[in-house]
Amino acid sequence: MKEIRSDIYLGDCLEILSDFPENTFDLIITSPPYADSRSSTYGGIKPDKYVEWFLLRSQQMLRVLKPDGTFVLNIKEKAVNGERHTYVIELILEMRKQGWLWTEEFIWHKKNCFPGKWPNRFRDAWERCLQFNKEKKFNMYQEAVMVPMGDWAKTRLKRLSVTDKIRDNSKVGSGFGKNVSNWLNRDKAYPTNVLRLATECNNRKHSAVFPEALPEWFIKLFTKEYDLVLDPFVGSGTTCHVAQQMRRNSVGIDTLREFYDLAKQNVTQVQFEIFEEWAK
Amino acid sequence: MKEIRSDIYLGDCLEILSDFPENTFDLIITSPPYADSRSSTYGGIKPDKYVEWFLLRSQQMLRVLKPDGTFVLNIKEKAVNGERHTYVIELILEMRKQGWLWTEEFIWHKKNCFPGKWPNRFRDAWERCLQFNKEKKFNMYQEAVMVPMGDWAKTRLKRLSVTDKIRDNSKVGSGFGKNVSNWLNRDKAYPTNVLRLATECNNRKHSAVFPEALPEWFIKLFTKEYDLVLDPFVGSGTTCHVAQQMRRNSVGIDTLREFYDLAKQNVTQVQFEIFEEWAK
DNA sequence: GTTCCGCATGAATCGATAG
DNA sequence: ACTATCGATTCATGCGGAA
Repeated sequence: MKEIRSDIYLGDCLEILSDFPENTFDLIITSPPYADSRSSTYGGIKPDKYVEWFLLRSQQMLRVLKPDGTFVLNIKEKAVNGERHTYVIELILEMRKQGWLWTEEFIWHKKNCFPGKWPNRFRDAWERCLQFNKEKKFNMYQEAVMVPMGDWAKTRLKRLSVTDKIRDNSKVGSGFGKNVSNWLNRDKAYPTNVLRLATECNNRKHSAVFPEALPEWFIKLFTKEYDLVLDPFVGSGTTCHVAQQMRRNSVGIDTLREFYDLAKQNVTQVQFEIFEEWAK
Repeated sequence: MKEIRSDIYLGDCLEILSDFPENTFDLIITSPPYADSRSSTYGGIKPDKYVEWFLLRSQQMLRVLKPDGTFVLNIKEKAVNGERHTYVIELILEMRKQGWLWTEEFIWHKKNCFPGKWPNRFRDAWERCLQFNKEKKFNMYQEAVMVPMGDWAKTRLKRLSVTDKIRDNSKVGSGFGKNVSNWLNRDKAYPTNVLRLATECNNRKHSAVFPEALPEWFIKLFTKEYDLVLDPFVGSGTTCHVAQQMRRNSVGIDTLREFYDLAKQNVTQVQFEIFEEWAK
């Protein structure tokens, strides 16, 4: 039986990551401190300084990510002075200059967004999950995150429509049998780039929102078992906790001692012991 | 009794708008031809030329928009060479330099997005609805888009299929969709900045780029009756059609004669019917 | 008059092939 | 090398006709 390692570091990821060799991680997923938010804990990075601050760290992430790995950045700009601040979209442009490929932007549609009312805007119910890659070819395990299919298959598959026959006849070779047969026993469809976290809705018994659902979905999608996941702003350790449950090795970094302690608490004792061995 | 006017112009909005005085419109809402899409009809603008092309026109829009008016831009970047193209986020930055305030970004979550499967990405199920303003203070009628509770909700709920009830996990948030079950115990709810709508792809006569519910929602939110709405890329006339039904005056512009004819047809007819009904 | 079901069709994207 | 065209893939929706 293989070991699952979960390693929590205390410190700035800028420095911690410099000790890691290049091409180490299969997935980097993180929700960094947003500009000027959590200022009481992180000391607050001013929105205007955010891009500069982040680029130093994304440089290291680019180095330690495997060529076929993926970086998922969960982030949302805050409203400053009545406007949405531009540091996030500036960051995308700068990261591309740094060498990242901006492959996709997923939307996390938040189930329970913060309540409130403002004269000039509504509640903010979504966040960006920006997907960056080093190369055009990267590991993606789409089948791992398939969702239940809609009604159409049940009716459509009873009898092929004319359209289906025509479209299928246009294919080269063996007629329409091949593709339709793919549908015959399929009850699942591929998801979209909007995360409703609908996969959890299959279990209607649990209506509670799991904050772990976000890293869980991306870990499923971009890694396989025993791969190595990094969260450079791990906070209370959610990413490592989820990674461990999914049998992925993980590294979590945070600058705050209280988060460091909390994260180590949240990982199992076994993990901790493994970490001790590894530290030697 | 007031008159509702809907004027359709044939031509490039860059030139047509130059004949309008400044501070004319209460709301500009449009879905311009996306880069390289609909090239067969619009000729297509190359992604790399898109920002430059659009800025000339947004300059005019800035001029003709009232100081307390709003500009809603429905747009989405396409995938080019395995990456999301950056012309949209570049456009945001450039429009701010032009004098626009980037107030908010709404998400249109498309329930029925285009099917397909690719090795490196999922189906694209969302588009941006970027809100720009000239001034920090602008007209916003939040109560107009609150979701009322009434018989309509009950009948709507009754018509839901079992599958819909199970699968549709949409929030109260959007104010759209079928999640009326959440409304049962409340009178009204404020929406969020995520709109969950289906595209209307099956209308043979005119394939509108966005469903009527989209401009309808923003027209409700940012204008009152008898205000003046502009759509500089009006296409088949959806915006003017909706505006008219909601008793807003409107101006629609498009470069294509077939759209011009189609829009005049749609708008005129509705205008007449509305008038007759209203006259009673 | 409901409900059900067949049906066409989308702001799509990628990879291969052709010019 | 670089662009243009084409085939393959895939799923939710509402209309219209049928039950």
